[in-house]
Amino acid sequence: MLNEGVSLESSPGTEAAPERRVRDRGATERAILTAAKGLLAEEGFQNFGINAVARRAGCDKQLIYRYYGGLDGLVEAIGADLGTWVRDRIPEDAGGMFLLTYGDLMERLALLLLDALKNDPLMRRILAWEISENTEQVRRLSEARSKALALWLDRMRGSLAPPKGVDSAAVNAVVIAAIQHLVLAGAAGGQCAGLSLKTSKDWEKAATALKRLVRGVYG
Amino acid sequence: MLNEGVSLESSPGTEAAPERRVRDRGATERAILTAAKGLLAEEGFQNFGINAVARRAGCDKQLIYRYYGGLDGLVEAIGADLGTWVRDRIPEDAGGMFLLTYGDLMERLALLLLDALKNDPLMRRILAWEISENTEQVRRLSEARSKALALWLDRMRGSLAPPKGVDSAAVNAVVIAAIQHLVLAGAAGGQCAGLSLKTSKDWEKAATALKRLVRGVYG
DNA sequence: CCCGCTACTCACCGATTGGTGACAGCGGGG
DNA sequence: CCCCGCTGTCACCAATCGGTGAGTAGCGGG
Repeated sequence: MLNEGVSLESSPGTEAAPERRVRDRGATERAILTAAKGLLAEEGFQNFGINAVARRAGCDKQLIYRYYGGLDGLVEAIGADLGTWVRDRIPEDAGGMFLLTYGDLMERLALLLLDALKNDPLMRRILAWEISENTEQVRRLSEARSKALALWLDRMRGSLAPPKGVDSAAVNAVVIAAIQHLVLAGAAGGQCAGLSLKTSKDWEKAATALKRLVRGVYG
Repeated sequence: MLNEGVSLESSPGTEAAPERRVRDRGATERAILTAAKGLLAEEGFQNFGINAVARRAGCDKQLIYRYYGGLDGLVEAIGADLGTWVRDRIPEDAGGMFLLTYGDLMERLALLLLDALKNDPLMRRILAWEISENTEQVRRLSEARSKALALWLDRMRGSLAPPKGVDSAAVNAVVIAAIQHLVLAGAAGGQCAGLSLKTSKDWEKAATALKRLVRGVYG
């Protein structure tokens, strides 16, 4: 069924040349990494394997072994690539933050994180992967992800100190847990605990509830 | 390597008889269902398949097709079996609830749910499955699970009305999302958003934060 | 006692998986 | 010039997957 990609064009010079692969290792490596990220983002970790990545990248799986040392190395490369996540999502309006209270800040961060995750299928898949498996593979990826998240939160927070008397680390973790689960459940099944998560109106309700919870603690 | 289970004991009467299978359809069906639940709870949905279940149940996979109509039917049977979840976890001390405020109640429910999920690997795996896949299979299972959860919450709530002015459905969904994600992340990686979730002390911190959030909204 | 129904097992199928060794083709340095 | 190394392709491996058809073994009713 897919023999057209292997034919050695017996009638050369025509317009529909089979796109002879140029010998460019860098480009191939990039193609593999892009294919891997796209595959993971679109299909999830379930069918994420050497064969599938090679098929999507349009090259032989042998090259994945050669260039990345197998799936593990490729996953690690994805993790390393996650470092750009922080850079890409800093709104740069940190100047308007200096008069916020900690409650204002956390509310803002919660909503920003909610939106960021809603629009980032790759991050969602990695998040789901973390929760479903505990192999060395996913553990390293998870570390890269959480490091990126922590860095992002840190950059966004600036120098604002949390209020005393509350375990803000724990509270924030719980809030982040809620956000992550809402996004995952919404993307997967369109609802969570009876709350529909499909339309933007649904998400507004969830966001409002989230704000209420944050405000209830931080004022 | 596992030929000892098929040998037709040439020296009968000895104590180590190879456990000749009795012809009992009901018992076999039960064995299959138990094997399926145990396998899902212990190994997760990743390696959950016909062959694995049959291997664990100690019977031929053909019987799974015959008795349950394949994996789908078996999964559905697991879902049906989830109805007992509610019955098994109602503490029956509902009598002491009549003087609680809605905030007291939700705090209590949150902590109970947290504990219940922490000690129920099967429910956790199903939860993770829901989030990672969206096939018909998992959708039905998910429905059974959420129905059981909703019923449980309903039974526990009793006739206490939520306060006006807040979208309690949305708030509760967010709280439940947080609980579920905390438990999943804790079971999988031992932490969530930088908060360690290993020792009981860790979990106390998370529970306290959870209480704070609920109290902040419901007073 | 035997026969038939039913519970059960085995052998096989094609497809796909992760993984490896051998080979082809181009290009640059001796 | 030729040869070596690098890039890319192909063929093959054992293992496992879900799925099916045919056959065996035991129990109960005639």
